[in-house]
Amino acid sequence: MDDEVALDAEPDPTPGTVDLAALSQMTGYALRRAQMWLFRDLKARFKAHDISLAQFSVLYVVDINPGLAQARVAEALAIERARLVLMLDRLEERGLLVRSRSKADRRSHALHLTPAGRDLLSTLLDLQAEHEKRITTLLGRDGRADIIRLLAPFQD
Amino acid sequence: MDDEVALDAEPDPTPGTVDLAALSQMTGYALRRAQMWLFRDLKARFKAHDISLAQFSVLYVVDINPGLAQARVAEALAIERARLVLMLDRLEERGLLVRSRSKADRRSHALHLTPAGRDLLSTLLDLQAEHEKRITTLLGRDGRADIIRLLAPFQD
DNA sequence: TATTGTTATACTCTATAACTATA
DNA sequence: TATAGTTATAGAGTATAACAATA
Repeated sequence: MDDEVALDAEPDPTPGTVDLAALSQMTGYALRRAQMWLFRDLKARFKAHDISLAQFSVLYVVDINPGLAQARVAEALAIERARLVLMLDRLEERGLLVRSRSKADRRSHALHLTPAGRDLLSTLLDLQAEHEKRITTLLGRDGRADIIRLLAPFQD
Repeated sequence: MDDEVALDAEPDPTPGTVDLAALSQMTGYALRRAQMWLFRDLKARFKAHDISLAQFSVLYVVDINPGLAQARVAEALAIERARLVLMLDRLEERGLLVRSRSKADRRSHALHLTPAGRDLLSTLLDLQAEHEKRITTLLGRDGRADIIRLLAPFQD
């Protein structure tokens, strides 16, 4: 629009590198960047199986807690239960998981993995182990354990 | 793994608590939950000012690097440049930031905070400091420093 | 009345692709 | 040709609200 340079003079239009200054020292920002790194790595490993990290966590928790109701999965993983409905539709369409009416409480659906779901989960857990190994290589065994321990107060 | 396919028979419909087992020991999951905790805390502090964490990081980086081009901001903060356009529209509408044509390269826009933008950023930085203090209270000064140090290899 | 699963809406964010104006 | 800003679209994800069936 207007070519006029507002405010004050332009001392340094575009430096070679961007100064992030204190931003890198803010815990939340460091956490976000680290999470982006880890998620990118693990997502790439899961890509051939067309499984998101959220889907992986659902398959895992249902496998460990067979017969679990949707609302329990949602609250355990901090996924909105309305969102979970769509996720389960997808997993059920793919034949990885089944919903069945609970006899104890006819409002709720009991969730179970199918044999195909268990097979896929087993593969995903192998890929997750390789991913974790890469993290351990970068941090050392103690460093990785330290992170888990330090983040414990924030696990809700 | 032995599994009598328990699709019809219901061995344990809904236990009292959901077992997350190894999920809590996966680095990425621990990171995600911790980030949710921190973001929830900081977002609540920013809520009265109607500023998202992404907007905060843009205001901060432009303040430190006046005259920065959009593409530089986008790559420094790992925000898609298409997404940044909408974010800057919003910040400009609110009078917190201005785009002006760069004379060096007429394709790019030089970004500057307005006085109102600098005022707001100053307030946000105070809130961020209180947030960081809460983290330090929970982790100890060393614990907080340890996290930043341990996550350094993943800051891209 | 409260909860479970569901549908719906709005907004944010990620990931692309394509277009324009400059370089 | 390549880059900067922009527009557009599709798909996740977040945040709510409301509704029917059931408790």
